[in-house]
Amino acid sequence: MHLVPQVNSDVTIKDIAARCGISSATISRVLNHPEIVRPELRERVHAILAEAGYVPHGAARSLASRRTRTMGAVVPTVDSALFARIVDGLQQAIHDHGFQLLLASSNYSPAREAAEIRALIERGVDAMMLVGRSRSDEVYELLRAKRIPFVATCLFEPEAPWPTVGWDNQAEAARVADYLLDIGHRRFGIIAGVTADNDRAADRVAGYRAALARRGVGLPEACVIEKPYTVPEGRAAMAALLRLPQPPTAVLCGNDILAFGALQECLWLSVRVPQEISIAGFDDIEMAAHCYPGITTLHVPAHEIGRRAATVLLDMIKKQPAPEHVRIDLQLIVRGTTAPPADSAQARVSAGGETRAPQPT
Amino acid sequence: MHLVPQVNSDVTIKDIAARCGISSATISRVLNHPEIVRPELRERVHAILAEAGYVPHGAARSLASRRTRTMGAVVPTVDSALFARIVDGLQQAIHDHGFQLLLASSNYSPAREAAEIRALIERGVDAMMLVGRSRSDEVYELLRAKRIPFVATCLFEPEAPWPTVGWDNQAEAARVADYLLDIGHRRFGIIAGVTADNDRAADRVAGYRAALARRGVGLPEACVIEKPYTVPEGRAAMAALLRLPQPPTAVLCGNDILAFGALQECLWLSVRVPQEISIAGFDDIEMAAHCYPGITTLHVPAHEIGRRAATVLLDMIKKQPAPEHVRIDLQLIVRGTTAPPADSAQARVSAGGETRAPQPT
DNA sequence: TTGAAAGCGCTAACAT
DNA sequence: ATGTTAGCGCTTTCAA
Repeated sequence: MHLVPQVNSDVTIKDIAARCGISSATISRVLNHPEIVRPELRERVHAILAEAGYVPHGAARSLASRRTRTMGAVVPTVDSALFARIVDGLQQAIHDHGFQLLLASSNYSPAREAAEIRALIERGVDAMMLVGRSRSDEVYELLRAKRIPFVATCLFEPEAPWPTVGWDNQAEAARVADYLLDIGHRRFGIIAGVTADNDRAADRVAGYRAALARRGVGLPEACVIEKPYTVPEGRAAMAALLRLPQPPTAVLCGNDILAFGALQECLWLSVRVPQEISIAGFDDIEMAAHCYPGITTLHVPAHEIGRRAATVLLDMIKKQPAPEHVRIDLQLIVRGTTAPPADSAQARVSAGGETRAPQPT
Repeated sequence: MHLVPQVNSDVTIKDIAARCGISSATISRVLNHPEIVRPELRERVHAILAEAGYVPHGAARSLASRRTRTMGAVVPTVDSALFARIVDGLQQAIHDHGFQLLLASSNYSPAREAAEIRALIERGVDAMMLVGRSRSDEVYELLRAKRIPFVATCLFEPEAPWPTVGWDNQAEAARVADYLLDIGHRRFGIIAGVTADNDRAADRVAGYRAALARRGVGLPEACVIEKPYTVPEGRAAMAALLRLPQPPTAVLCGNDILAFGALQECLWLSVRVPQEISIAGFDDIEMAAHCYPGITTLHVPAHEIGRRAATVLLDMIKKQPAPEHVRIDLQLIVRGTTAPPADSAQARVSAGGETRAPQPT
């Protein structure tokens, strides 16, 4: 028979104390401040603890100590390579400091985010990581009143009264547009994420639009399509753009998932990328480098963001310094989905009103 | 100035009681058993509660009540379309019953899984969802001793002493292999997930192998490659298979991510899929349907699995019935990455020792 | 229907 | 270095 430590369901610190013939306060010390307990006693206690299969009672612990060594995170969705990696970075970093992570998702709904934040507060998290800036004053007030340190990520807003770790979505998006303008594109399409309640998505479109406007490049409203961040939605949006009488030569996407969907639609329709149409994404998720052709995009160091957020939060838990603002640098990664537009001769042909894009099946 | 409810950081049930001029026990009743409180009093208390911005203290609550209305889940990784969706299904289902979710990930390490399970128990989860069966006796013993209801998912094992919600990975994997055998393939490659500490990955390879063996189809060991579940690893594995003197005509993958990577490598190398090589995956993540060509795979209803797991756990919390076992049916989805192998004439040519696969860049 | 009071298991002063 | 003890904020008998 396999030997397993005897675990009785409800061993408390008191039981252990009794078995050791010492007071429960010392057991608590062994658990929380081992350095102040005489080494040999400490060893003996550890042995009994292990033998008895003692598991601390978290609720009792945090009720008494008023700390939980737990952090919370509320992300729009965990089913996203970007957020999954950010959370992973956060998780690892706080883990090294003895903190646990409580994860919740809002599904891009401010109401649900508020509910989750509230739930995390009830559960007593010592700090929390949020994404973006779109939330009600009530939420900020609650956070302030309960004195919960928090950081907003995927955002860089040095004037904000709370810390931010991220970048300027509008400015960065403009860089991508500028790049495509630089290589000669003049007819653009945008496949944006859903902008309602999503400041990052809204900022990105705003950045794309601003860059085009600065160069005097027009953008018919039919060329701007807003879609949830999924592959099939990206495909559908690209299909719609290709159906236009005068399709764009370059498509700016709200993120890499939409860009990937757009690219796949082109493959399905035998529209050559980048010869006939260029596609750019945002985030540089793993797939962007490995699909064929590779997607031109902005690299967001997701893991680093999680780690930096952790640092900021740990700092805030220790002391209450002025809100830190960490600017994360993004890098433009040019891959196979972008190239200069087809020559002007060809452009003239399609300008004749005839679409050169194959019809969707 | 914007009006926001006054939230004092530490309003307790006692403060509310004082403000209402009643005892704290009644406040507790309003919160937990509203039906036994006189309606008008109840209303008055609710008003004060809201006005004061009261937020219950979770730790105190669960210390006193010995329940947390919280469930835990430990998945290998959250950065996986499959697990993300399973968790989402679980989350939604338990949410409807007033439960919160505590999520942890093990990164496919049994040691880390054990630590996370322990942490969840410390935090007092009322039940938890796990994935697969590979864990030590100690963990099962701990779960038993602490009387934590749990369910193992992505697994169907009717004889197991704890509930399972899933399917037979070995049998299902064999179905895919059988399909490829049926359409004429005889030279196979396998790109498996890492089988150490991963029963699902191991069962899938075992299933592939068994199906081939049953039909007397040989499988050189060089044709079986084990890789972590990432796109670039899938690409690398496919590159290796294509470099073999006699490459397979069909490649069975451990999941869709590996299959996708394998497919992309073929695109990069201009190896035509399915004309020159067939590829099959497992899971049917969203991308499998939308990449080009679509990936032949087994559809795993991830959301349903999460929901069924929730049902089982909620049942177990209420009563302690015999372990339920829920069999989840998978469906074989045939898409563009599979087709009968090239004709025997061509097969003979490549059997001559010359590789027809382009060399990787 | 409501109140009084005894803990839930632990930590952290304060003593010694 | 260790023991004593008073809570932490809440739920839940038990009484009224």
